Amino acid sequence: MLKHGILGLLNYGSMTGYDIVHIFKDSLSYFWQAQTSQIYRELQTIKKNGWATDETVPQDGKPDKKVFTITESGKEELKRWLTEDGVEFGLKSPLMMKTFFRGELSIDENIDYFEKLQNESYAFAYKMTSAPTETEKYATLIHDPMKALYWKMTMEYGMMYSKMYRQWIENCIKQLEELKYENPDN
Amino acid sequence: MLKHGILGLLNYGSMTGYDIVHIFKDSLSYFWQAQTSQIYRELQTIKKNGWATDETVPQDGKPDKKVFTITESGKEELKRWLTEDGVEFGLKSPLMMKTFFRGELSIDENIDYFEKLQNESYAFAYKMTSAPTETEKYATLIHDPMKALYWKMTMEYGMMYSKMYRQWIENCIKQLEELKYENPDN
DNA sequence: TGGGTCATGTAACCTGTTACATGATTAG
DNA sequence: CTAATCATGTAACAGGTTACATGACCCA
Repeated sequence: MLKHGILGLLNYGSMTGYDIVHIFKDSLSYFWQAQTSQIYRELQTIKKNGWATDETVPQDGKPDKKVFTITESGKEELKRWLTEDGVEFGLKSPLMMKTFFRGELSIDENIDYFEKLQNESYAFAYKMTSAPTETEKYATLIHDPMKALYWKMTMEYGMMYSKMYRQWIENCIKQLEELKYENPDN
Repeated sequence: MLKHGILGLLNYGSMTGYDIVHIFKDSLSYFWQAQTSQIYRELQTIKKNGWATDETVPQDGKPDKKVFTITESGKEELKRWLTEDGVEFGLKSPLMMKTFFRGELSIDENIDYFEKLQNESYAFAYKMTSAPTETEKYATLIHDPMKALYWKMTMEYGMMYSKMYRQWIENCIKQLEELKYENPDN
């Protein structure tokens, strides 16, 4: 999956691992986190698969850089991935995993927990509001307005998600507070 | 994470790997998929860490079974995990990854894609509606109403999520259809 | 002189996926 | 007779995380 995300970025234009790390952080990281080391490793695999070539470019005052360029076979692979079926609805939510077993703890501990989540979600929502600026930042990279539309869609998803998430938390806190009122000795 | 999910189930009562596989499918699988082979492997690790002990119980007419029982140290580990901080808001959505790069394909191909997602989401929503029955099925296991509350919360999350998801898809289709109307030659 | 940016990774480990393997009993 | 249920896994591989490593230049 990450391999294909990187391939998709390379398809916008040739770039270095370092560039990818940064663009990733400004765009894909809203729904996919990847470590720098992993990106560099995947680039090796992409090269090995013949999906991109690399060229070392010397610079002055800065370290050499390795510019990756997508190949025809890489473009085909990108298209294959986009059109393959078996759409993945499956998710892994560490958050729900923890919530599921929270009955082991007291009501008060859980109210605290949900309030902490709430604060985190505000931080995320704030980060999200700055995201449209990012699209402008990469306007030279993504000149095609059609491509920017899908970027926008993923951002809309992020915003809808964070709104729903905050509603869910509020609802959980409400339920816990009612329970506490009915049953103050817990 | 999976290790702790299994540990949480063992905390409800002693059970076999086979039992865990089934309970998992009826509950945690809504937000965490795990392979049978992985569950058996994690059980070995749990045992190695001293979080559970196992006992082989012969049966007649059926193969022997290996019953796992959580230890004190396992209970402590469960609590440690529940109370550790660094709440994980981070997600990995293969779906968004693909959506992000969909600009490579035509509008019609993308409308088809979103319609396919819509159908899948109906299937998920339907599966969700049958979930409350599952809670009753495991009523003997989770006798504490407080524990059932958190199960319910994760299900509410699932339902809220699937609703939000369908709204997002509808919105995407709407945008694509408008674009198609304005620009019929694409 | 200390921190940030530029630029590259390696090594070890942990987690998740896919494919395969076995074999008895029971219900239709 | 055939498929499902009960019950256990192993082996190989793919993907993700954590910790560590290097080094020059620039700005305050």
